[in-house]
Amino acid sequence: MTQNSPSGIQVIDRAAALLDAIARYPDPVSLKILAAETGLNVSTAHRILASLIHNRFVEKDSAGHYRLGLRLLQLGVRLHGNVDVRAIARPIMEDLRDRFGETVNLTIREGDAVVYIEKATPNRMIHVQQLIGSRAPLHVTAVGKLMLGAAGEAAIRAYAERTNLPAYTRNSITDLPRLIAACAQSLALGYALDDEEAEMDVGCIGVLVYDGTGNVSAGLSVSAPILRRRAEWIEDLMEAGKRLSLDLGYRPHPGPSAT
Amino acid sequence: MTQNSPSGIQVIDRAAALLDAIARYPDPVSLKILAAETGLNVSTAHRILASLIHNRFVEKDSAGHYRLGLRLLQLGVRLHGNVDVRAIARPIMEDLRDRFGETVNLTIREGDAVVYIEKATPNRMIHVQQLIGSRAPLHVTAVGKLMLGAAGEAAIRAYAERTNLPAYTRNSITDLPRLIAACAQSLALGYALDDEEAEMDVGCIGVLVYDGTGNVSAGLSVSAPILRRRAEWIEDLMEAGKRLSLDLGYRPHPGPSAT
DNA sequence: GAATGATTTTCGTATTATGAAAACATGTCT
DNA sequence: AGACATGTTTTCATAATACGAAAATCATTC
Repeated sequence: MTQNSPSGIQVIDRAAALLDAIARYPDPVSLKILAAETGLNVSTAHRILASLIHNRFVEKDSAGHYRLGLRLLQLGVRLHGNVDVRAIARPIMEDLRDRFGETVNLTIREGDAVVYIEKATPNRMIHVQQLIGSRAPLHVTAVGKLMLGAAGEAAIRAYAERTNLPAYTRNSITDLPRLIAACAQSLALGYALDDEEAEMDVGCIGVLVYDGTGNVSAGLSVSAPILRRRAEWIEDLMEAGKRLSLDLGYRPHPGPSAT
Repeated sequence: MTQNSPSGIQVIDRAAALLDAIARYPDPVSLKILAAETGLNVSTAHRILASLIHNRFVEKDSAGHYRLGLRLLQLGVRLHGNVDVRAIARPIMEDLRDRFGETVNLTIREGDAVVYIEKATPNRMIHVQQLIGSRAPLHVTAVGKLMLGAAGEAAIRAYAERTNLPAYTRNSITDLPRLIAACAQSLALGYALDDEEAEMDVGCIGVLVYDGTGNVSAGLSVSAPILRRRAEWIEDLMEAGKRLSLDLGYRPHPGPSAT
């Protein structure tokens, strides 16, 4: 069913579909299944997979089943721009995680969603798990609302238009005026809450991270079971956000030049 | 000059070459450069890049320059098999890092090299940096020598045949009998040293990690400036290696069945 | 040991990617 | 400003390329 719109080059679309299909399974997958899953002819799938193997995007185990290859890891960790943020954020995130004993996430905006690009999880039995690379709509996350707020009212309207503000829980904001107000208020306060808006039982606190050019470059957030979340964290989190922004070259006041 | 041998599908080879080219640059790159770098016609490069963008393997920034896309991260972190090891190893590695105050690496074997798949770096100004996804030949690394030892003498001979045991520093072992002896001894001791064999000034201690089926699944190592390396770490490291193996389902004695 | 089911290879064909060149941006210099 | 230079994007006729049906090979089951 993964019928993506064509992009100009058939093989690349097909190769991408195959990679996705492989990624969907927790264990190595057979050619048969992959061909069925992607709707490709087996011989075509086989040929493309052979090429992907040659390029180390895919590996074949001893049983002849396919799994993702190390090249993806190699390339994945080199994401430009983000690689810096991730590396710099890591220690700060670990510090927060130890302080709160909860999951700390780093996210960036991509289109109408936030994408999780790094996380620090505590050593507790129960904690919020966010898969790196997974996505969530802007209007149901703390960081997302801040990003919307920073983008301005017109952008929020456009976003609402495009997405129709679907509800994820009964707490999700699905009403444009309320969303605009919430985003503006969050931005003004410097932090945002997510009160079980994306998932029941989970609450977040988020802040924005700015880069050297003064643009929003990422979001930093804590996710915890709602009953364990503490308002005291807000201060620490805002502090960490500022710290991280400074580390990325952000200058608080648009200082009057000098080289 | 990155002239890879053809794999059966031209476009995929070319797309891979483009991704590599992008990854080589720390900042977003222009089409011109990418075309030159890969030897592709600009219009071809442009078309392939457009397709890669459509599939989110590549992004274009506001200046029209290309950088790697988030899909790579998404897929990269889902590497099957390794994902478990990485996740389980993370806390153990962080513990070791805090204990030693040095970089701790997790590696797996791929062909004739070890690949770094996870690391924990200390908060010190000077520490050993290993890029995730980067590679090093087996015979100049601690973990690599253990893996060779575990593979047996015949495999070491074959490895030597294939690679010719190139020297990386004046301490590298480039002589087959010595390598065989070193590997066997390391395996017997349960740990291996790398005394500035891969890079001057850097010393490592490595141990192996076994999975549930009793196979070598990864290697765990500390890398430090040679002057700071301590023999006392060996014990802790071996301990951690055993712990991690157990966590992965390894059973010390090949217990006599029972389901 | 035949039969079933999956993987791999082959090969003629038409679809698909190709790249030269032309249009379009963008920035630079006088 | 205007015109040049440089880089990007689109077009389009062409042939090289990827395609997939079917045959051959391999593995597994009954």
